[in-house]
Amino acid sequence: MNVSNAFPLRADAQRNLERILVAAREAFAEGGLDVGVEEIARRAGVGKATFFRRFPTKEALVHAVYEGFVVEVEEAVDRALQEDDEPLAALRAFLRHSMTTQAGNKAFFEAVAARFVPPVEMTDRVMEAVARVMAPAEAAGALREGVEAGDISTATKMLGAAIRPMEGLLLPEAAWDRYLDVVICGLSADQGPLPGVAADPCAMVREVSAKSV
Amino acid sequence: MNVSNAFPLRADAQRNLERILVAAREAFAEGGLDVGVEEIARRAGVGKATFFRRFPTKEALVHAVYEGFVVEVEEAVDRALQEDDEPLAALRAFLRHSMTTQAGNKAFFEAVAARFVPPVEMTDRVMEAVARVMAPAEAAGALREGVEAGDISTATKMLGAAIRPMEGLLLPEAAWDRYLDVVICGLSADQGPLPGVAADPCAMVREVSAKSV
DNA sequence: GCACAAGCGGACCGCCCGGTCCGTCTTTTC
DNA sequence: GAAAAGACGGACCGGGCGGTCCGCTTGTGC
Repeated sequence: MNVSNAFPLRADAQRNLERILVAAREAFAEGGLDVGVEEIARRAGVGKATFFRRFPTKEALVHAVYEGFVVEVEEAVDRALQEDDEPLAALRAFLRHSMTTQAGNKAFFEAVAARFVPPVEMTDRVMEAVARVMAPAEAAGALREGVEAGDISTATKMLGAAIRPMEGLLLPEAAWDRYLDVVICGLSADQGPLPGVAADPCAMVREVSAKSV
Repeated sequence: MNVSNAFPLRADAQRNLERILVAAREAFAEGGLDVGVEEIARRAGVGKATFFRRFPTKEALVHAVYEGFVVEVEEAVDRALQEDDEPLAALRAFLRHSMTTQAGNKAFFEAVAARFVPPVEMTDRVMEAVARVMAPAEAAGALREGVEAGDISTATKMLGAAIRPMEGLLLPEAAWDRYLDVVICGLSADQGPLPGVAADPCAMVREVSAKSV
């Protein structure tokens, strides 16, 4: 996790910044988005003030961590696209990856779920990645008519909800494929066209961002 | 919303108790589970101390409100079971109802989702109701082999996640049927047997309750 | 109608957490 | 190697929230 700024930091400051990001990711992974700043600083072996010198606010840190998630999503898509034994393979692999990440990283789960509004460019990047990963299935006609990128994004949220049934609990891995299968079946071509309209996460994020200004 | 206790309250106290429950439900519905106690008392036209005289802790209030939800789930099941034009009708109607409630009631959404561990008897009652509502479909062989009550409960959570894509946002109703359809299709018989093992919410709740003692 | 238990509410407490201040220490640069 | 710019961290602040206290009010039973 290396970070480059326009104005170069002093060597020790740069080192501390990186340690803070690593510590934050770990702490968030275990305790979710509302782990305290003090706890994160402590884990990084750093004072709270040092934290706030690097990040104007806790929210800024959350955004930085979230950006890391976005990069991972993009990488997961690249990896998933190498699977091609059957039309839905890449999509399935991607959704499976998303479940694993949500299972092992409470912060990612909460970000994907309902407790965080990501910045617009991040949503755009995610949607673009999702569009890429569903493309093979779409081209092969393996998806229901009308399935859009937003629906796949929604599917990741649904699967996250499925494996975290309640506070402090995680479904055993043996059960995951069950719900993955339900969703994949529900999205595949033999079900006929999808009814209703698709969710458009990008538009929604834009709307919320506009409202909060 | 009427409440009976073993030791009868004075008339004014009883009235205030009921006003608190109504206010709490409203406040929770709008603002979710972490609306402050003070706000709830204010809405009920009551002092904070009066609140704590009735409920030992905020958590007790949440439980009381949650119990109301359970009753509504049971009623929804009764209503859904009257639909019978096709084997899946009752199940579909129930899931649709659950979406509506989660959409209009942030507290219910958060309770169904990941922020609250309900008491054991409540989970039992919900699972029993869910088992009833899936029975017609099961009897007609309309469900995939291996679908259990826990899976239907999980389905409600998934649908909740689908319609609340992120903090402060709600999918327009026109989009709901889309995801309801995905889940129903994924659960219906023509997909072959369900892989993996079912989630067992009751066992999980018991486990968590035991751990927290 | 009176006495008293029961109920009431606003002020208060303690805790937690995000964010700031300031005296001290480290890196850099010449 | 010295001075200055930059970084450091512990102490501190303020606000919010769950929960309690206590002096006053009100419903109730005789």
